[in-house]
Amino acid sequence: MDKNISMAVIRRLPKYHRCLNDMLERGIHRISSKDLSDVIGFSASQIRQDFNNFGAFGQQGYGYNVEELFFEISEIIGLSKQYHMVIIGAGNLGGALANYGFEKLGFNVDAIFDNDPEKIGKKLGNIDILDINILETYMSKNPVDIAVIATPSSIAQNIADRLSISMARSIWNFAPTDISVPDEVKLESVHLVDSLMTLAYLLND
Amino acid sequence: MDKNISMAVIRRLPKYHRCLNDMLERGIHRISSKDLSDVIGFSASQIRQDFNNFGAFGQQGYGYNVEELFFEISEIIGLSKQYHMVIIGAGNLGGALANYGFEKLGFNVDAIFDNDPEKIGKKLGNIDILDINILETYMSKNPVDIAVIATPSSIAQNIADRLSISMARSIWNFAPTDISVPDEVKLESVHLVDSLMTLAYLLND
DNA sequence: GATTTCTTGTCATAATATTGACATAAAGAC
DNA sequence: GTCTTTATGTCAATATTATGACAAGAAATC
Repeated sequence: MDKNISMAVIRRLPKYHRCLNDMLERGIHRISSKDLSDVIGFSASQIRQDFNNFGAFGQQGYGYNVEELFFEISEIIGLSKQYHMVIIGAGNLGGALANYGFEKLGFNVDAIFDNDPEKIGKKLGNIDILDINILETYMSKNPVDIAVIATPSSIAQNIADRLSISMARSIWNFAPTDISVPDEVKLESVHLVDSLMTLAYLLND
Repeated sequence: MDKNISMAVIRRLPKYHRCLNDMLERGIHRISSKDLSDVIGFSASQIRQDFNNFGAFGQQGYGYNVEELFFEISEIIGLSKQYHMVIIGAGNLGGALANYGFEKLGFNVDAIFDNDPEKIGKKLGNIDILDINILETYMSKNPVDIAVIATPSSIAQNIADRLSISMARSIWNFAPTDISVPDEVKLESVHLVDSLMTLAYLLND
């Protein structure tokens, strides 16, 4: 791949996926960029341009076939593959993420790591909680596509460093701090506090 | 307020807040846009332009006073106020959000609502779980600045409608679906699946 | 206190992203 | 089968966002 698509486009892909999935469930087989625009809120022109970054999936006079388009978008995002995830931190958030149901989309949580002796050896849902001390050992034996950081801020960078050295392919960071990783490790952060602050701003303007 | 600041700027404010907070904790009292740029990753020019949307907080030849700038950014975001929150959905995610610690920033979780008789009447942390049936009654007696939707997708829109009718000022949506609300209700969604899909895309390009 | 260095606030320029326009081709109507 | 309608893919135009440049003011140096 690596067609140098802008992040603005990439971040719209999941919304297309979600919207097309809804249409499939409602039995809609055909959609024009205009009708999709009304539902999704992007302009018809933008929708056509977004899709055309990846190929010509539509047909003049007809529009797009929903099944086909959904398949293509899924492929583009990479949802035809299976991913191995581990979660670092068996607290409230780690637990919530472990049981979220991401495996339905091909993201499988293989293990959770924590440093609390009370938790190690137990399970969260049906996933084992392992000792954080064996993180490196685990990773030398098991491939990890996505490592989720759900720890306190104070140790997030240290964990990120250990994950990077152990060849995690990517990090999904939920700690409310900015971490840095080598170029070859992909990083995506979810800053809940940032989102909440944005809402606070909007409440006051 | 309502100075028509672009969302691009608004979404950077929390990161400034986070970064300045770190500096305060490390005893840094003075910062130039250049040095802040090195830490935060935005260009110095952008930083100066961002701040100047709200006033002239710096001084030529000196830079910015960290305490003062942190105070101003906090004010702009609206963090000098207290906010009343309720959470709808006492599942894993609702529980994690209830115990996240947002009250340190002035966001107080007053109640959690659920429809599960097993949960109603119990507590999550020290917050009461109330019957979703009394949502409207509760809201007629208690102001709600931010209502958090942490329910399954299937009922998210219905809950959003009830919250809107009951005059919730804003909705923080965690359900993996797009909900619509009246103009006067502010909406901020956190789509975890979108974030995860973005990471999947990055892993494959 | 004069001189040099630093750094802001702001404006001009450049880069990105979005929207509008339209030629072209397929679908649908008759 | 012809004509009208629909709707794509693409390019040009517009709008938005980010960067670069610099005059002017304050701090630091000597």
